[in-house]
Amino acid sequence: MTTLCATGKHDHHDVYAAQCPCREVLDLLANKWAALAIGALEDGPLRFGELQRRLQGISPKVLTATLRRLEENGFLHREIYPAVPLHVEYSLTELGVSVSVPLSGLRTWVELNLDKLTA
Amino acid sequence: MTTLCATGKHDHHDVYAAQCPCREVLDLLANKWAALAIGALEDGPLRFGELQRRLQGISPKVLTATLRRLEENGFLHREIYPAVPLHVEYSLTELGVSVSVPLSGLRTWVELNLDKLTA
DNA sequence: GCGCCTGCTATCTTTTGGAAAGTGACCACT
DNA sequence: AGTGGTCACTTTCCAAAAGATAGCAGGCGC
Repeated sequence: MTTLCATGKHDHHDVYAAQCPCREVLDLLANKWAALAIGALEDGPLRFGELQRRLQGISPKVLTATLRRLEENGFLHREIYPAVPLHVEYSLTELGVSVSVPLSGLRTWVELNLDKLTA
Repeated sequence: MTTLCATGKHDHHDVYAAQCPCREVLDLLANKWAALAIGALEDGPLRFGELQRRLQGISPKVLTATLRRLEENGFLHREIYPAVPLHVEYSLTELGVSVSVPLSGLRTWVELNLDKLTA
């Protein structure tokens, strides 16, 4: 038998196991908008509106949901500045910076290899 | 103005541009099942049933759809062996092998860093 | 014939994605 | 005082996708 990825114990985990919690994490990260949002925040914190402008075509609802999920899982931080024109800043946590490496690998692969796609 | 990723011309592409065809490709690849399927085929061709067993929890309908989309976009090859017990083999194309590098980066990141997630 | 294998397809239900409009606080213009 | 703009969303609605379950057609062993 291969790894069953016992929940709770720090076994070595397996994304191929249905019960493994890392399946949920893969589902969260292996997503168009999550990959783009994390990439956009690589160069520093951004506000909601600026993120929406960079992730061309995202609706505010989907952006909110994406950011909330990433925040809940510890990939990014949401800071509210209650100063006169109130604004909210999103920034990568240490974990977010860490995961941005493989994600930017995927993004740049797509940009560099698009021409090789016939369909 | 930044890159508009003109369709047809071989500009440098931009995943952040809504109109860029690479957005569709990112959407295809930044997906739980696609990432797992490509990873499963890294070590050689597999048949439908074996893929279904490895991608624990996938339904045949979703597996078929995933494989079809990946085939249409040139990431994998579907070979039918009409020999007596007929079977179908799925294997990575050159492009599939190429994209499996960043995808395995993402998968292994998840497996290695799961313990750091509090939620 | 029965039950297993193969590789799917069909149906149904639930979940998600995406478009559009609204909210409410603030500011600036006229 | 009214119009319009920015900010950060929420709400509503609908269509598309995901997921669970069942079925099907052919071949094989017993």
